[in-house]
Amino acid sequence: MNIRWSKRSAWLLAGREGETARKLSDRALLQFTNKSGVMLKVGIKEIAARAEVSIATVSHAFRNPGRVSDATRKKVLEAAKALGYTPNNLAVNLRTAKSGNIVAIIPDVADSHNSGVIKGIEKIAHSRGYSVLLGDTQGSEQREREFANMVSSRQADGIILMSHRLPFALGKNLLKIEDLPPLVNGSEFTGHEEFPLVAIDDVQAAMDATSHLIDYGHKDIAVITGDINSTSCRNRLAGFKGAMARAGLKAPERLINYSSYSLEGGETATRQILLQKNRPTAIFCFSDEIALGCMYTLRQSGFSVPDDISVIGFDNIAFARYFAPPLTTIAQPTEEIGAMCATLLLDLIDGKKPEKNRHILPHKLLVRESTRRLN
Amino acid sequence: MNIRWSKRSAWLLAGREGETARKLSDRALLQFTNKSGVMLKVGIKEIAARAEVSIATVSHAFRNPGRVSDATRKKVLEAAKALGYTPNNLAVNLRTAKSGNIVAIIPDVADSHNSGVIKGIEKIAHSRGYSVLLGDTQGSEQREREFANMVSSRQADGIILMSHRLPFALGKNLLKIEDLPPLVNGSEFTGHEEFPLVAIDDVQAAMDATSHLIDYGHKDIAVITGDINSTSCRNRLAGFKGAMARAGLKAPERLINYSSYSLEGGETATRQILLQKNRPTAIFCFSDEIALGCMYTLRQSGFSVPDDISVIGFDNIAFARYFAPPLTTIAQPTEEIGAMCATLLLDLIDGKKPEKNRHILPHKLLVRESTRRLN
DNA sequence: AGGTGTTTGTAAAACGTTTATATTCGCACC
DNA sequence: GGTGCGAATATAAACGTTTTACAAACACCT
Repeated sequence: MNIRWSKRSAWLLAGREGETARKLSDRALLQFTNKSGVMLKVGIKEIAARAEVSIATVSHAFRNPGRVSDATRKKVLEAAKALGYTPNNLAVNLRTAKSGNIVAIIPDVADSHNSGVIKGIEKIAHSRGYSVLLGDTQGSEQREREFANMVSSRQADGIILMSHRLPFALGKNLLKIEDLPPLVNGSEFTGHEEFPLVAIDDVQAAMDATSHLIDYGHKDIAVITGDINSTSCRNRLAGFKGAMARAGLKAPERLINYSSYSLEGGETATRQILLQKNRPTAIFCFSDEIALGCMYTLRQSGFSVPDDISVIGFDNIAFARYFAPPLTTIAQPTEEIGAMCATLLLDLIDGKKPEKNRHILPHKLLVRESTRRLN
Repeated sequence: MNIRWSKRSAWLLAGREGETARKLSDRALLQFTNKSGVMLKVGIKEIAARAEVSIATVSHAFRNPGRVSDATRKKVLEAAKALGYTPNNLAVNLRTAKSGNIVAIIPDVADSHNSGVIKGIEKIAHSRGYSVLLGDTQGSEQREREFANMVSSRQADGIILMSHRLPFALGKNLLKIEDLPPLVNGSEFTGHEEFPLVAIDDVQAAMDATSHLIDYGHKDIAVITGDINSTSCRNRLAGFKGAMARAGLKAPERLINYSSYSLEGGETATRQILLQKNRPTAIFCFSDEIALGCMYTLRQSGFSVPDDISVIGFDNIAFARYFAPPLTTIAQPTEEIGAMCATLLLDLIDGKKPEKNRHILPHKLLVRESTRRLN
């Protein structure tokens, strides 16, 4: 212990000794400098001074107990508490080259399904000490890129990508996973097998939905898709066509309505459908939001669901069972998808590579009252 | 220019000269070290070497053009591009003591109204170069605290708080705004006037909703509240009572059902209402989700909306107009609330104090088909 | 006493920037 | 041919931590 330390510590104590315990603890809660001249900023250095140890010891006491005797550890902890220390994570992050953030790149937070996924992501991330940066892209590729850049610029340690395209260019000679940022693909698939993927089996799910309608005696089945560029949508379409073919039914192009995963999408697509002369007896909507827009339009046009036309949705958003009629739909394990994405990503960041990359979670057909058996 | 620089630069170039332009630009897109022995990490230092200037000059070239001649600036930029430089924001953040993040503390991302607000926040934040950290609290006060701590630990520069309680203790002697973290209150009000507040006039809005029902001839009006601890809810309740009183109507406690802003809340509360012998002719739901749960239960129990019972909601979530029947509700400028919160917060962070703290945004009664005139 | 570990602690060098201050340079001015 | 000045650039000190390498202290054997 050299004189410098002692002096400092004395000065520091002197600056505070007049204060009551209450005041100190108030300060402890708020780490914002005030202009009163009393230096509020407390870092590892100030603690070291007060505890009369070196800053290395202070750091160890926090990060590496066991490297330090119980006695000094206690001293340090007390000093820290008295001074109301909060570590400066900016510094920690720089030093350890970890931001403690992951970025979730999604097309739209306000979408019911997406926000459920996000919720799952956030839960796991938080439980493992990470924070979630919101990357709402509104479908813009440029924004996807911008958010992905956060890992280049070290603001995030990894990416959960709910999009069908990679947010960075990939050179042919750079396909080794070590060269790539930690990324996991949620619900959508970029086509790059080297990244873990969490999704449901959209093809099978769409087949299940379609088969349900077929079982119910429907032959003329229309479809309202989401964004046709997305893999989820393409897969669902493939599943639909597959199921129709297997049943020996036609799935003519005129019954396939290309739309978007939204209420408005469902609304306008349904209008199109009703304009045609041969009306389908059932409509398979690729999302519950579409289904709601669809049922609304049907109702507006004087059709009853399911008496005149059956409607089946996809996702099982929280609202689905409250609709009038309650919506038959394919349930996705929404929150679990998010949770699993986060788990895989954080493992990846920790250097743990999953033994398999393709994680297909179970879906489930929920038959409610928007579909009816034809007689 | 001393020898050290020249040497370094020579070495660096030597290490790269064999590569094609294509390879280099691939690298430029991905900043992740590979193990091949070639040093990929490129910082300000490497640029300085290649451009044969000092690191200070490089920094100025980016951050402070004008401090540097056009010629050298160009040199630096070229070197940066060739090397595929991305600034390490961890370092920038530490040095400048800014994280570039704001944290949005909200009870639940998956709630339709909240996710709309978030979307507004994100838009503004992004346009001003900030990122949004998601603070989903599930209503837990501890989590509110944890997220608020992100500004103490410098991971966030400010807080948007959608809660009625402050996430930190406030000493009596610390009420000066300079000592407090930048925070703006959205939709809810902590009672601390020193923080900007963005909300609608919940009292007036609830009065408008109630008056609408009264205009339609309803006298027995039940209410399903949200979380009664929240200020939005208390204000709406006050507005309801006020409107009833003004009309000379009774608002007995038995008609006030304390619930939560959720589908399930609406469902169970409505069940309670139907149990009573004197049924109300109208139900004022404090959120659209409640209203949907409510209408669902009414339908289940054989009541027709609005023929038997009128229902009015609150929020005007995207779904509201698609419900069956389309929901009469109070529209909130959801996204604008978020946008204004973000604007105020970022201004605050920039040291610009708003001239007024209380920002009341306009609401609007939207009469659709879930309410009916009594004859 | 001397040797050999094992704890416990410290000094100092990072991490990659920004920025205050210093230096250099060219040029105009008397 | 100084002198002074502005512009352009460089040096070096931060920012607040973690971590490596080393030293001191102590304990435990011979």
